[in-house]
Order: sequence, then structure tokens, then C-alpha cells
Amino acid sequence: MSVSIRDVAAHAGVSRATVSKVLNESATAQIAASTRERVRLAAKELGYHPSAIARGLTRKQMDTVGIVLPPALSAPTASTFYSSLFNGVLQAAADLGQNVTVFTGEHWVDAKTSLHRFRDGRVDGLLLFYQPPDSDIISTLLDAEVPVVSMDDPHGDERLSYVDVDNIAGSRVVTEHLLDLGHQRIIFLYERHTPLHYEIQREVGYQEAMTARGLTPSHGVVRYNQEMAEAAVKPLFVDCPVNERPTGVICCSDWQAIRVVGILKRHGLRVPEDISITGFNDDGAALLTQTPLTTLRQPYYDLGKAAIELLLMQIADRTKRGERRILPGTLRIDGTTAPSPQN
Amino acid sequence: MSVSIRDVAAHAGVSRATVSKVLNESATAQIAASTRERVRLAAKELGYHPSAIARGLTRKQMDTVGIVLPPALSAPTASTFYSSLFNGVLQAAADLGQNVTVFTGEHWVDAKTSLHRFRDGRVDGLLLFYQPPDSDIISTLLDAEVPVVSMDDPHGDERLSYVDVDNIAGSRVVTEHLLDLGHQRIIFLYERHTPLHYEIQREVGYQEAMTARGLTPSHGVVRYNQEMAEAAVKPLFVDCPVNERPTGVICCSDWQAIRVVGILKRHGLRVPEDISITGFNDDGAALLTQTPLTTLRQPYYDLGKAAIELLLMQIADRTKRGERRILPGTLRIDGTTAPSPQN
DNA sequence: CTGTTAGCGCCTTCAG
DNA sequence: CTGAAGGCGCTAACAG
Repeated sequence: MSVSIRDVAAHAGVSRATVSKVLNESATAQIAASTRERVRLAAKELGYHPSAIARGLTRKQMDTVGIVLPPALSAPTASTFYSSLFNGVLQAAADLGQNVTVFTGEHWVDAKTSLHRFRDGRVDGLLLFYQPPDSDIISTLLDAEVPVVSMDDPHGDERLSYVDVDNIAGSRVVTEHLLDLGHQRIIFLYERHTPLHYEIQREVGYQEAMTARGLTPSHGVVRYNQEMAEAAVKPLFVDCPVNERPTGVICCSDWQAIRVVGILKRHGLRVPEDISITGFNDDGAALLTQTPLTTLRQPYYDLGKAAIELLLMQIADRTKRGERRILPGTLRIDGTTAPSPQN
Repeated sequence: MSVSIRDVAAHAGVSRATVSKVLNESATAQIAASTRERVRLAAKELGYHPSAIARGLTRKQMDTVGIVLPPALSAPTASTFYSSLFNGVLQAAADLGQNVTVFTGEHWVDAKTSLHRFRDGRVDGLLLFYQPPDSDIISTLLDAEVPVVSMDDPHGDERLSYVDVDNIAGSRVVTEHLLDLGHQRIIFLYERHTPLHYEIQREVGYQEAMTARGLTPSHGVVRYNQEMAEAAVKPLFVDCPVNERPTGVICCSDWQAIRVVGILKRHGLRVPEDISITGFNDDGAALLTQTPLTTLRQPYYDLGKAAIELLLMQIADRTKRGERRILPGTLRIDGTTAPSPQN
């Protein structure tokens, strides 16, 4: 049926070991150019391709990383960001010669029943996309010595390696962009009432930039939900004396920024003439709207690459964990920011 | 190090074969309840979990399907739809006990150099998301007898199994919804000048519904690109006598519909008061906008499930290919459609 | 430089 | 009802 290494060996008149060495370009063993040629030819003639499974069984390594997606990936508000990140990881994995298999957060029921799914040998290690804070998945995997890297700052276990965009610096850069445009009343918007770690970090960057110029930071909360967003935006920008109204808005995501832009416009406020707004992530969501968004681009590919490198390092040496790689984002200036109307 | 089947066997005082039979709940071999108990206990005590790799080597089956993503998945216009579909497939795969590994279209360089990536034993078969028409990937995989199912109607090789939403019926339903609201001048919008097969099908459904009521179908082309969209929409709806202007618009995707709504609104036309608009896919993109979109929901989970079932059937019996499953979509009526202003 | 010898961890006949 | 034997396809020492 399918052609195996022994067929090639027979066809080339050599041993299986020799075939293996030739095809793996083994550095340790030197093979005569003539036999090497013969083996290569035989392999080609027979259409031979090694079995990754058999190979994995002996090498105890599959050159495969598992990606654990968040449970609620289906939420469209998350989809553009995770698509972008997922793409970056896929691309990086290909470049690093790694295969990718996908698990969803729903795969994780609890430690006892789910752990084995992640350590049946299919994958050499795991990349964790954002997991719910109340899940025991991280500590369980760490306890089980499964090589694992988080794609977000988990703000938790010291043993966990992770990569992340530099949220503080990124937010600072975004804020400084508005400051440089002459804005003084700049507000930072959270997406949740109990903010996630990355939101807090982004506020920190914002605060740093503001206080560095002697300005007072302030913040609000605007949720995704249309009605709640409306209710939150109105008091902050509409029912508010013009001379107290913020002229600059730092949002926590592109989705939030888009939503805010839409609401403001419907209330007759112009963006960017009256109010400048910035997003975060540059995940493509803004392409849907008429307003090109000034935002901070996350280095998706580089994040993926760094994460996989951290993981491979850990696979090679289990003690190499608890590492981190914080990568800079890039300010992308576009049509939602302009000089402050006060100038 | 890691506990293997022989450890369990020793611990339980039985042979490896017996352990295997017990743990696989083998139907052919009957095992005494007492030993079965003993084996189970031993396995639990030792924390034993079988190696999927070793298992795969003997069974020659990994219970894993490969998903081949389109090369340009990174395009955000595609991202919401493919996220939705991908999610449906992931969910279905989990329910059917299948693992998932992901390839990107970029993995496919050409037949000779890339084929082996898909047949090194990691995956039992492949699910193809939309692949470029000029790629030889489909014919090559079919020639190589790799079990494969397309997630779109490929409109090509008869040997290829595929699943798809019923584009014709779906489009008909959408059109009838507008007709029932009293619309008469309804236009169908393509997304490309050389339309893809699914776009053509959707126009067919539209045409059927129109002619069934004695109305004349017409179409236009509106591309994603902001400037091109603007240029296309204006002559069709703005520079046009009111009594000739279409009051209903059938779009090929949610993204397109959203774009069109935005442009019309900026030109002072009201949706749905002046013009009713429908999307296609219900992929969540509309959540970003203020206007809740009437659209046709694709049965993402069911599509995934059907595709995997077709694939498993094919894996069990290679001759079972060339099958198709066309699934109905669901009209989701929301805020972009209303009775025709002519009534 | 190349072949021999052992497995990797599991499953599947086939005897007992 | 259970165990022994053989092999899946490959790689990694270790000899020659």
C-alpha cells in the first residue's frame, strides 16, 4: 500500500538506517555522495514520504504546537482581534517549521478529565490564547509540566511564560500623539467595569503620558453593547458643557472606538474635527466603517514568533519557563485624530 | 518517565493486550468484570493515558482532520465569515471526537513539494476552505486519493465532496422577504466583476423570486474598497430619479451591506425608510454598526458537522466521494428592511 | 562510510 | 477469558 522506508532501502540497495540518515540530512553521520544520490532517487521514484507518526513515536516529538482558543471565540467582538493574532501565529509557526493543532476552551472541562487531551503526544507544547481567569487550566498545565506559553499577560503564575504587546508604552505613545496635537482634556475609556489586566496597563500608559505634562487623567467605561454604550457615551460627551467636554478619547480596542465614533456622530459631533479618537489593536475591524481609525497596531506575527520560540525553548529544556517577551506596538495615524479644536 | 501500557499491565498483574482491550472497550473480546476493574484502577492510580502517536501508528488513523484555510485569510473582510465557519467546524469536530490541525493556503506551494505535508499521517483527511480557483490543490489531492471535502461549492471536479449553504434558496427567501414588504424595484449587488460561483447562485435565487412575481431583475457591482464602493453606489441610488431608484437591495455579504448602508446614509438616504437592504452570512460583522442587519444566517455548525461526516465516511471508504450536502440558511429579519415607501 | 540491533507504545491476530 | 507474539515505520546507538 503506502511506501515505507524499507521499500526505499530495498530499492536503493542500502539499509533502512542509511535511508533515514540521508533523508534527515543527519549531521552526525557522513554518507557517500553516491549512495546519497541513490537513496534520494529511490525515494523520489517510489514517491516516498516519511510517516510523521512513526517519526514522532521514536523521536518523542511531533514538531507541533497546540493553540488553545478562548472559550467564547465565537463572540464577534473578539473575532477580528483573535483572527489577526491567530494568523500571526500560523504564519510564524510555518516559518519555524511547526505544525499547529487547535483546541477550544470548551475542551477544558476540568483538570482531571481534560488534561490528557493536551498530553497524549500530539503536541509538544501549548499556546494559550486568553483563558477565563477562573479556569484552573493554567495552574494544572504548569503542575503537569506541560510546556506552555500564554499569548496575553496572564498577570498570575510566575512560572508561566508569556508574550504580549507593550500595553503601557503603546498607550503612552497613543496618548502622546493626542497631546502633541494640542489636546488637553483626554479621557481614557475602559470596556468593562472590572477591567482586565491589559486594560489597566493601558490606562497606566495613558496616565503616565498625562501626568508627565501636568494634566489630570480621567476615565469612563463604555461597554460593547449598543444601549449600554449609548447610555455611557451621552453623559460624557453630549450632556456636558463644551468647555468641559473631552477633545480626545483613548479607547481600549478598535471595536470600542468604532462604536464611540458612531454614537458621537449620531449626536452631531464631528470626528476628528470636534473630538479625536484612537483605537487599540489595529485588527481590521475599522475597515468596515467609513472612518479610518488612528490606532496602535499589535505586532501579530512577531508575537506569534516570540511565543513559539519561547515554547520551543521550553520544550528543549523544561526548566526554561517563566520567560516573557514584551513587544512594541506601532502607532498608525489615520483619520480619527486631528489637532485639538481649542488651538 | 511517562507511564506506558506495560506499567499498567504490570501494576494490574495482566498482559498489555488485556489492558488495551479493557481501555478500548473492545467489543470483540470479553473481559471478566473483576480484571476489568483491576485494570481501570491501575490505570487511574498510575495516571495512565495512552499515547495518541503510538495508537495512531498501529491503527493508521489519528482521528484528526486538517483544515486548509484560504491563503488570504488575513483579509479582514474575510475574517468574520471564516471565523464563524471555523468556529462551527471546531465545535462539530469536538462533538464528533475529531482533533483539528490547521494549514494555511500558503502551505501549498505546488503539487510536488507540498503534497506530502498533507499525507504524512497526521491527518486522516482534509477540509478545504475556499481555495483560489487557479490552484491545483484540489485536483492534486483527489489524484492522490487523499480524503477531502470542500466547505464551498467548488463548481469543479465531480469527484470532490462538498457542503454548502443553499445559496439559491437562501437568496430567494431574502428576495421574497423584500417582495412581501411591497418592494418592486429590487437590485442585486455583486461583489466582484468576475463573480464567484456562490455569487452567481445567489443572483439566481434572486432572479427566480423576481420573475416569479413578474418583475425584472437587475444587478450592479459594489466592491469592498471604500472609493470603489462609493463610485458604484452613487450612480445606482443617488444620481437617479426617485421613481427609478431601487427601494430594495440584496447584498452578497454582510460586509457589503454594511458598506452600502454607510454610503447611502451619508448621502442622506434613510435605511430602512427609503431603502431596504439585506446582507448574507450573518457573520457578526454587523454588530459593529448601529444598524441591525436583516440577513441570511448560514448554519455554521451544521455545515461543519456535515463536512466532517462526509469526510469520515470517505476515510472509512475511499470510494465514497463526490457527495454533497446543501443546507438551508435562516432568514434573520432585523432593522434594515421595512415596507416599501411606495406603499 | 554503512549496516545491525533495539526499541518507541500500542493493537491485533491467534493460541491456550 | 487472557496471554504471547509480531509488527506498525522510524531513529539512535553502536559496531564494523
